[in-house]
Amino acid sequence: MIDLQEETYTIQEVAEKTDLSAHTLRYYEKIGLLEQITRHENGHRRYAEADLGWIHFLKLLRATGMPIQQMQVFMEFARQGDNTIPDRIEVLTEHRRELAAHIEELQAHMDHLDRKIAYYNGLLTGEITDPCD
Amino acid sequence: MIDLQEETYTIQEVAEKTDLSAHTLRYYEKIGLLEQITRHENGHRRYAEADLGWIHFLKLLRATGMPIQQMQVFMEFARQGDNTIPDRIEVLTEHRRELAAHIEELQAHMDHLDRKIAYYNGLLTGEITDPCD
DNA sequence: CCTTGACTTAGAGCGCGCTCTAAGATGTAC
DNA sequence: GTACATCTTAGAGCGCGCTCTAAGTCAAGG
Repeated sequence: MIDLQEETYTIQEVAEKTDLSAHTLRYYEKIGLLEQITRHENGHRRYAEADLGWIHFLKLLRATGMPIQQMQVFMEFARQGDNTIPDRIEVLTEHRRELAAHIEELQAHMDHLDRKIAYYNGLLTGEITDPCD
Repeated sequence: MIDLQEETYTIQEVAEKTDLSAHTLRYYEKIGLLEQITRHENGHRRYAEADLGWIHFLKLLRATGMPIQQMQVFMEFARQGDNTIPDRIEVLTEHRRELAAHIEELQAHMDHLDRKIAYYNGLLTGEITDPCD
């Protein structure tokens, strides 16, 4: 006989594990980023390991700047089953493209910022530096 | 006799040149990101080249994710004159540090995202791939 | 004159992503 | 049995960075 009873977690435990607030976890569920979390007899949420996996994935998407609307699209695909895998790849790939572009933009801006800092340092040391505007 | 009358621009011209809305230009002035722009006799703003320079600088700071509060601190230093240059360098240098950290974070997240995409592609082709959670 | 249009102001409103409140149910400890 | 903690819900509120509205001034053109 195997133990079919997988370990589950309360909302507070998940909050601590994921660094999201319990508020945010309920919010994500309400707006459809997580499907209905199974409930204990008393009505309290009991998160399974698989739920934690999805939550970490959602955190990744957020951390890379994906808007919640787009995440909702993705998770709707996920709920529709395996034949939406190409659609999901499409969403992620497009997002990856935008992320790469964003990073490049930031790097260019950082170069610009560096030139600004060099200019200000030049003012201090009396060197003649390009104001680079 | 030299022409002391530098060219100036209306708010709409500046909006077009900078890709900020006229609304935003007034807003930036109101919250102290731009000091009082000189006015034409009729009360209309007339932006000078120097103002454009500051606006481009503000755009750089925003584009690198500096919060407006911090920009206000910087511009307050700028108004106080040349002996605040070390303070300004400090603000910019700290911001640069955070920006560099942010870019590194994004890159790490992008690697993670790439592994996720590879995993989904593996599901399609039937290869066994690490779900990487 | 009167309309049109570009500007002015103070202040309200908005979209995003949470974040918090209020009121109530349940479970455990004393 | 009652205090306390932990959860539940629906829905209000918030901080950020704009964005827009309303009411008014002014100048040029027909």
